Amino acid sequence: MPELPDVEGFRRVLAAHTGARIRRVDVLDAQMLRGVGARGFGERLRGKSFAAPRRHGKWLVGPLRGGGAVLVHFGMTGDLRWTRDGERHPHDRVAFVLDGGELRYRDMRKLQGIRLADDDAAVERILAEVGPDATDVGRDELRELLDRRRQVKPTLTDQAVLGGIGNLLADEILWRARINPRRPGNRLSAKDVTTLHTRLRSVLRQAVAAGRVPPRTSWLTGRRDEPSGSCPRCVTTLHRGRVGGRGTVWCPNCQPG
DNA sequence: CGGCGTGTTCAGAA
DNA sequence: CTTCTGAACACGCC
Repeated sequence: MPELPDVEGFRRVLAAHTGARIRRVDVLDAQMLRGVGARGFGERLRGKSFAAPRRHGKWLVGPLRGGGAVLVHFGMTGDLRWTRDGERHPHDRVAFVLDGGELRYRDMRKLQGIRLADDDAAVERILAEVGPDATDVGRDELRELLDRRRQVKPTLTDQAVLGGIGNLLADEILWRARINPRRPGNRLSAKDVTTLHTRLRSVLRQAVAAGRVPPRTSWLTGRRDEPSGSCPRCVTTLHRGRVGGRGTVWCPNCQPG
């Protein structure tokens, strides 16, 4: 689930509960806390409240009133939900018990986790490893980021280069821009980069509004699970292969090599 | 049993 | 130095 739009959705969930007192934190799986123990984490948060959250790339930052912040990464299967009651799910790993209900961090695969930053400088140190957020990047900046021999898709999904784009979004954006995912970035024309930038912004804008990658059949992503899916634009059978080590879908007609 | 996956990191090879 | 590949992490579903 979690790419930039999904994390933006989680940010809104957290934003709806800023200011609520944190009664306690139930750490159901201490393995999900990175670089901090369950006891220290709970003591640091108890009695505090979250201030307005922000997002950078796939990181969700929940600042604590009075200093410090909780940084959440959702890996491939993470989720953050608000609930007032109901039994916890087996994959709920951490529950922030607030006045009035709780925020549950759920994650099946446990590939990433939650970090605790003691101050703003610590937050910046973590975020500094991520490139500019994909929603902020300008066309000229994008051209510079792509100006290397590396294939365009792995560059787009490299978080150190650009923050927020994952495997599905990259395929969607490249399909809309009619660019083959294997083309080296430095062989894209100026026009290609302009189109790529336009499509990138449009896909992100729509997905962020939905809080997810919309499962629509007019999107390439909507055809992904069909065994022999066809291009929503030209009805050619989609190609599937590996690019940058990741499963990749593209239209051989719209996105010629 | 083998393979795959909306993520990231690391070692080692080319 | 840049780029790429495979393995690892962990869990559920074919």
